[in-house]
Amino acid sequence: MVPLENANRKIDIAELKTACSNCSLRELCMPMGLTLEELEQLDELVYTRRRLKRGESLYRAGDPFVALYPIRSGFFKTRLTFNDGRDQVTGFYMAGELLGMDGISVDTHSCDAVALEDSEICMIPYARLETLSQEIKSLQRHFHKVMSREIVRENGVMMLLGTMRAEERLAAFLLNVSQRLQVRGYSALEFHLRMTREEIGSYLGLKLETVSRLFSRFQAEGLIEVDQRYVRIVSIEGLRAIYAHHTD
Amino acid sequence: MVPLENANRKIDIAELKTACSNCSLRELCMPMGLTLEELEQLDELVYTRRRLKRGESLYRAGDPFVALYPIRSGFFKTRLTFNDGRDQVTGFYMAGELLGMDGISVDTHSCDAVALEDSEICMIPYARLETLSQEIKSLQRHFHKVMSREIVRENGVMMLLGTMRAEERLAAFLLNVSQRLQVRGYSALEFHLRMTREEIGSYLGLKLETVSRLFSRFQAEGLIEVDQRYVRIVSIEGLRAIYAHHTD
DNA sequence: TCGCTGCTTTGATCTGGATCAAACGTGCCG
DNA sequence: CGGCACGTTTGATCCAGATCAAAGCAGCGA
Repeated sequence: MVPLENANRKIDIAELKTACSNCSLRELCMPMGLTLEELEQLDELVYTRRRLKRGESLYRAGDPFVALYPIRSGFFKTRLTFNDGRDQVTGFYMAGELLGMDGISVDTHSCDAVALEDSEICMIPYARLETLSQEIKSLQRHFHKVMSREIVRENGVMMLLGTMRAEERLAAFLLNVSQRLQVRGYSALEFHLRMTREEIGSYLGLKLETVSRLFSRFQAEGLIEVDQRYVRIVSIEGLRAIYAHHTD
Repeated sequence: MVPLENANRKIDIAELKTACSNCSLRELCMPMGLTLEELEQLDELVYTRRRLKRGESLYRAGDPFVALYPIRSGFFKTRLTFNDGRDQVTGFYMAGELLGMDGISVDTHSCDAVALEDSEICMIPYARLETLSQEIKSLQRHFHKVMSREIVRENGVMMLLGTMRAEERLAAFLLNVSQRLQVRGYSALEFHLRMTREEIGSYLGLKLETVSRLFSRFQAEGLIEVDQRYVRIVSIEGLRAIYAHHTD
């Protein structure tokens, strides 16, 4: 570990007792509608936090699976690397979302999770989640919903990669980012992308040049304004039209 | 319901009491390592079976989610339909695999599940699965693994759709089918495909003509023998080479 | 301040797979 | 048995997006 990180971890230790019961993200990453008593039990569940610098991996393919990681702040990508070096970004994850569910199936992570900006995650030891969700039914239910949501999300990506055209993919991507930021209380219409053109392209099954050209074209058509990674959506209806009405 | 179907359902009713404890698929679709006592509890869980004719839907996007469906025999596809009619096959499922997990997230199914041949499924009411898996830890654990496996599978499909070439996709598909049949005790090297070229194409993000051409080419290259939907793998190493070694 | 280094934009050209088109099974139903 | 409905194969052509190439630009460390 680099010195700077150790410094950060000191702060962490000071905050170690900070708990789910007063975490502003609790509704996003873990169950809602718990009794106060249950919430206190939940606090026991999450006993560690960890900060990651941009570029650091939270886990890598092959790592033993021990825990799930709700993101407290920051931004991540997950990535699958093929034997010949080609890789595929399989998802982008923001605060309140849950990382690590790929590891449950065979007790080993099957992809990498990489921080795209300085981030902070909580750590939920899986064994304890299992135990606790046997006691708290709503925790179990919520966890199932989170896993199912991930399955549904991936279904959507398959649709995107399998049947949509390049411009539809980028429109879908921008609308998705916009919607998720809005849920978190940020502006739905202007934001700073955390990922490179190449990472967007990998996620969307396109080359970085194509992504760049599409950004330029969307701008020329008055749909968005782009300046590097800063994006302002000028016509959200326009994007929706491209995404949904692609039968022209 | 058509008359023929009613006839089938009569047989169903006669078999209603057939239980997990003596189902040959139990290790595949539901937890292993249960005590005898637990197995009996499991029997209570699955109280209905249903037969479907080829072409029938087990559930459709928008249907309320009530149960999960382990496949007892037969073959299914899941399909996502876009508003403009385009659709994407999101998965093929065979005996022992579990359908319906997409419904958990918002209590509504998000895709269609369609039988590709006459099939039979069990029905596990989700509410009872929840209750029972609070009592039987290994059931809970197994269920989590099944959901996670689905996430990992979809990750693989994203890789396939996002970064692989047409011939690599088809090789990957054939190897996957082969491997899954082998696990079930069927021949890994010759089998009858249950889906059309168009359905394969949809799953792989290709057009049916491309799939057909690839079958012909693989045959010409001595990798497989094809006769309509019958496939015999002549050189599994050859397929693996295409799948994995695509850096020629 | 300069000069890397890593990211992005834009242009020119190429190509894998889509699209269009036609013929050929195969099997089911009347 | 004939004919219609599907699915499949194969050929000819096209085009969206990839690839190749070269500049431009922002941030950072010396």
